[in-house]
Amino acid sequence: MASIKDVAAEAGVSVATVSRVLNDHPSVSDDARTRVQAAVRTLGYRPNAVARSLRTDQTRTLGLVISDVMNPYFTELARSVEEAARALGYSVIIGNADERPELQDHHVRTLLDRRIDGLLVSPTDGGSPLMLEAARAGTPMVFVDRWIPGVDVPVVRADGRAAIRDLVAHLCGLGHRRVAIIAGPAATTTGSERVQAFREALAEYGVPLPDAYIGQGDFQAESGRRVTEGFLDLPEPPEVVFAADNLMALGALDAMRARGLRVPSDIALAAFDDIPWFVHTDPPVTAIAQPTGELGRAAVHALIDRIEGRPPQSVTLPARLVVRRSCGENPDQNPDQNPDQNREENREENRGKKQTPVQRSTS
Amino acid sequence: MASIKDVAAEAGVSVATVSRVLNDHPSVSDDARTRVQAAVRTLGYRPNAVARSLRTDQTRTLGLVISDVMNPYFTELARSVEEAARALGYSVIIGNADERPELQDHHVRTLLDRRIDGLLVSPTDGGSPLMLEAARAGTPMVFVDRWIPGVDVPVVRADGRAAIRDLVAHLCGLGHRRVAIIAGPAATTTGSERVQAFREALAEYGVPLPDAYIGQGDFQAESGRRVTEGFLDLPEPPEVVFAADNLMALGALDAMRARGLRVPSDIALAAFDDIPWFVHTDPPVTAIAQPTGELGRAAVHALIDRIEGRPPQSVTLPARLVVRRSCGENPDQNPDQNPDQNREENREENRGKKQTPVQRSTS
DNA sequence: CCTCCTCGTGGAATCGATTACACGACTTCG
DNA sequence: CGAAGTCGTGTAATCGATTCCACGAGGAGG
Repeated sequence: MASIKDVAAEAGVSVATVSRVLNDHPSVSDDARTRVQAAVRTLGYRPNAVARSLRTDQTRTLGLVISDVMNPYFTELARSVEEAARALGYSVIIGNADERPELQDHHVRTLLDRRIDGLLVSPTDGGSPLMLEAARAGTPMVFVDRWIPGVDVPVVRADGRAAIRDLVAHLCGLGHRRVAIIAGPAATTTGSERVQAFREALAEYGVPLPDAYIGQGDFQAESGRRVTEGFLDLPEPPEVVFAADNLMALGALDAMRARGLRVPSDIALAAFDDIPWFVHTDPPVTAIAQPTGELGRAAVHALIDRIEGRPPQSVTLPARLVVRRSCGENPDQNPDQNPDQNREENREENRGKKQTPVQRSTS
Repeated sequence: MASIKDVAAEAGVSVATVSRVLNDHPSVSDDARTRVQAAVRTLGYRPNAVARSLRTDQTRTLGLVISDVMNPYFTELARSVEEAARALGYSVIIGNADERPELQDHHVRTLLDRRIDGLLVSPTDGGSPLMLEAARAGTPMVFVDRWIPGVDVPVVRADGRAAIRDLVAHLCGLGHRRVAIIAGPAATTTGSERVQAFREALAEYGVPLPDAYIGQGDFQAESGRRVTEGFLDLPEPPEVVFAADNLMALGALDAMRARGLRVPSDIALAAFDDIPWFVHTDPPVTAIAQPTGELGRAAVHALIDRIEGRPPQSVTLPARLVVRRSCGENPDQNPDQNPDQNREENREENRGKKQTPVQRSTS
């Protein structure tokens, strides 16, 4: 591969001049500039980013460590992060932790070794020494979605409290009293917060949340299945299961189906995180939608502010309830109009560019 | 950040010795070794991968350029690629082309600038000059899923011919005669091959595939919706729609639902690419499953063989039909047992790490 | 006409590693 | 006892860029 020396030789100038042309430094004669450009073209020269990074001590690269790429929520987050970063001239390297702390550490270490300019993390656990140390050592860092309490790092996330309250109102309005939750790992903020918000909202309606109705999941489908089976084996099974993420909801649905239960008539289901497929599941699943694209963009901006020396800001955006049919039909609703219609449009608009006038069938 | 010089100073040796310890070169005294290790620990030293790459001219990094991360098929592919690469000591940088040739080019260029050791590509189009040039210039490269005819690069992919023939048999067995297909872009191999295989299989059953029943999609949900609406507006709409990927199937389902049609009684649906959600859609969707994990692993191995100087091999693995209910109930089926049950188990087993018999061809 | 800028340019140091080569201290053996 | 290895180590070149500094040519101003 041609190097800057070859270009310099071809153009009959020094490497310094070539470098100046490449970084369009003002003090280069027109003559030299054109000769260099011609040489670049004939040699098909491309600057070596590795060498450049070594010298300038910046890689124009962001690291993104997420808990699980296979989770559509994180996939979308990753996509929006990459998009926003690209618009600002940065690349993104994604590390998939698969909800495993040691894998998360592996990726953080690798990214740090590569001297990425900044790190976006959605921590799998309470924070490994490595990550804490990196934050303290001054690595530009921003938490997305989940965070680690007590660490001085900006956080970009959605607040689900209001939406969870709406969900509880919806459930209670439908007459449900025995509600259960499949929680995420207690070590994650989203894992514990969602349970707490749910419990508080239920308390407002005088509905208890007994320990037997709190199942411990790990944000993966399999745990949703396992926990749901536990619920169904209870002498008095719950009437509603609320899964703290979409994968555990998938697992819950599997478990219910395996028992031959009908949703929502036999048991109701709701999920945190909305995804396109929830429109088409049987039945369509009531879910809490996060403004994923916004979150990704805000996180990138916060991180790049930090990198470029501007004060970064934490951001909290509201999540919202999207009512579908998995918790039962709302009797108050005017039967003339499709109850889901409005909400659905809002949701789609929220999700991105694709406009989708989705209409519910009565199947 | 501490550099190798700092470590050398701390340990009272030269940088050469430190480097030798780091790369565990045999000729270092035990005394020096322990002193260096201690220094590394007290300074929290980590070698700078950028500097190392510049010197050794290898990054131990693979680039993966895929057509659309939001497509669960590619997400899973990306995941398995990263996993396999990590096991062999390589990192992966993912570039998402979003089915846009210019974005694909952007990523290929960026990855090449970073001097990745090899490139895994699922081309969005017929191949940009940039990519062709890179392949010709000797950049280690392997195509996954899709490929570019006439380019001398190993290909790792699934062959859907047999599964498509099984699908056609299934459809004809159910009495369907008017079948339509939502094709992918003709510029992609998967786009054109699937149509051709479908046409050929139908011909064996004496069923024609008129032009009006071939819709042009772009592998995105929106196009599936648009094409399906076109089909439904036909004076004689098809009885079956076969979508060439899972996202277009989602769009098709949207369109059918919007018209108030029942699946499969009013119209049947099948898809290429199986995903976990198809089990839970209404109705569960009959699909052709690719051995995604295997594909990712095989691709990484082929690429690393190429990088490390061993002869790389093209690999073709079989895809398989997973029958669910979206094309209608099979009348031959014994009504006592759930027809979906058995097949479902097969599918799950297929999706996991279990290895499928590999069929190889030399490219 | 001489001095002082400005401008374009090149030489060389530098970033943080790896590694060829040289060298001194020891061991081994004729 | 001297020649020939062997072993551990250090010096310095190198990878491909960026950038400080010096320098010569030419223009402006006194």
